[in-house]
Amino acid sequence: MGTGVARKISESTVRRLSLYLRFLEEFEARGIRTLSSEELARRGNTTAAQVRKDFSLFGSFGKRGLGYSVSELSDTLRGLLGLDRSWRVALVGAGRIGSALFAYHDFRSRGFRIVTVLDSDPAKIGQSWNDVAIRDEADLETVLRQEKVDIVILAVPVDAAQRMADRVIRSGVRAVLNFAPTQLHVPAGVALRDVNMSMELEALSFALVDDLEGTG
Amino acid sequence: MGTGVARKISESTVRRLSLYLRFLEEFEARGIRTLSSEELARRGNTTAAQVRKDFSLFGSFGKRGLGYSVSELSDTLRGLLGLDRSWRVALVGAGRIGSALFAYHDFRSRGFRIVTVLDSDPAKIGQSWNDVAIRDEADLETVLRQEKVDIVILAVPVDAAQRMADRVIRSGVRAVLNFAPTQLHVPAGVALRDVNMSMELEALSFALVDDLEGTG
DNA sequence: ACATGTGAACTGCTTCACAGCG
DNA sequence: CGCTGTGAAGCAGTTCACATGT
Repeated sequence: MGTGVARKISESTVRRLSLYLRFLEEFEARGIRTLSSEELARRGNTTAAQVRKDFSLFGSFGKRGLGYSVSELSDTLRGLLGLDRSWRVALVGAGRIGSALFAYHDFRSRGFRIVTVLDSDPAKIGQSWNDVAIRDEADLETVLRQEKVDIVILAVPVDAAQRMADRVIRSGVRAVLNFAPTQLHVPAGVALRDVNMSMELEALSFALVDDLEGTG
Repeated sequence: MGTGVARKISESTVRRLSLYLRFLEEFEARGIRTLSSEELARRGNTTAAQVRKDFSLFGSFGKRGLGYSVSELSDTLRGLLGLDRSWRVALVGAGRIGSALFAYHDFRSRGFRIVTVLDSDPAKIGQSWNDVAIRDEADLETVLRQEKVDIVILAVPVDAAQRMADRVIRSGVRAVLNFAPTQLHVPAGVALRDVNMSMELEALSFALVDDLEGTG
């Protein structure tokens, strides 16, 4: 199923590519036209070698003795990350988190368009957010196909999350961003990312106690 | 500064500990009293060896031939993660994301108490959410000290994020959860975690285009 | 002269395989 | 006998160091 040339790119590399692109946009806004791996590394708390190695997985984008053209490299990264097109996103779950995500401007500005919202609450179904009508979660499969959805954002309660994920995937969607604090099971070939805010807090908690241990 | 016995525990291990704890709570709710590393591994899409290795970094919590006591292991993990106490959290930024986080029940139920909210918008300052008054961001340093804040959640716009982080850290807070889509610089000894929702979407975008490449 | 691109060395995480213990 | 706990092996990601190209 479409494995392409499939160099295996690590999660950390992809995360860094996203970061590099953000940094480049910052530098571009400041009028800087050329950049070395060293400067990018400093901005991202990493090493120049790491930066060059990350790029080298995809090609040669710099000029020896000179560095990288900010605008060219931005374009290249946008291409690699698939940000040179617009993605059709469905938001499943119109609760507090869902509504914050719907309004989140950073999504739209990076090409992620929330084209439909679904919820199971009869009080919400039929309402509109901006011009997007809230549809009945019961019609999930139909709506996802009608709207040609590429990516689903799951912002439903924990106990509904796996069930919803299963339906989403059965509808043919191959990318899911999950906000429910649980580990979902998805078949191979489906891209899944979790945003688990409680787990991030727990990691901070761990760091704090670990640190405290030696003090006293 | 308080490095304790300081076995270096990897980020991935800490993430998995959080997950294990959640799974244990699920199993406990289903009345299951004993569990093998194999069963935990299956729930978490990992291997039994990984599970045992993770625990072995902290001690021996199982019984050979038998497995782990669900309740004992839960308690142990809560202790390791620092979830056997309550943490005082400040929310900086009372926008849409901030308000969703304030209402997020999973935080409270895991011992993270948002004891104060700060914002710079005069229209918001003075309002109350539940019983928590929204304070003026200008008084950040005072408020964080008065309220004995352990952890700060930063939910401010990108361009304010680094400046706020600096002030937070100067106030003595040693743990920051950042929601602004940027890479913050913090001194050693300060624990920082990022929740970068756009970057997660970009990772999905990358996966989709990478997948598409071979098809056609 | 200077900064990239990259094989080689290294570090650290994961998996294996089995000895040890209940 | 079964499942844990753990050294040893294997693998992946990072860093080093330098040849390469401008």
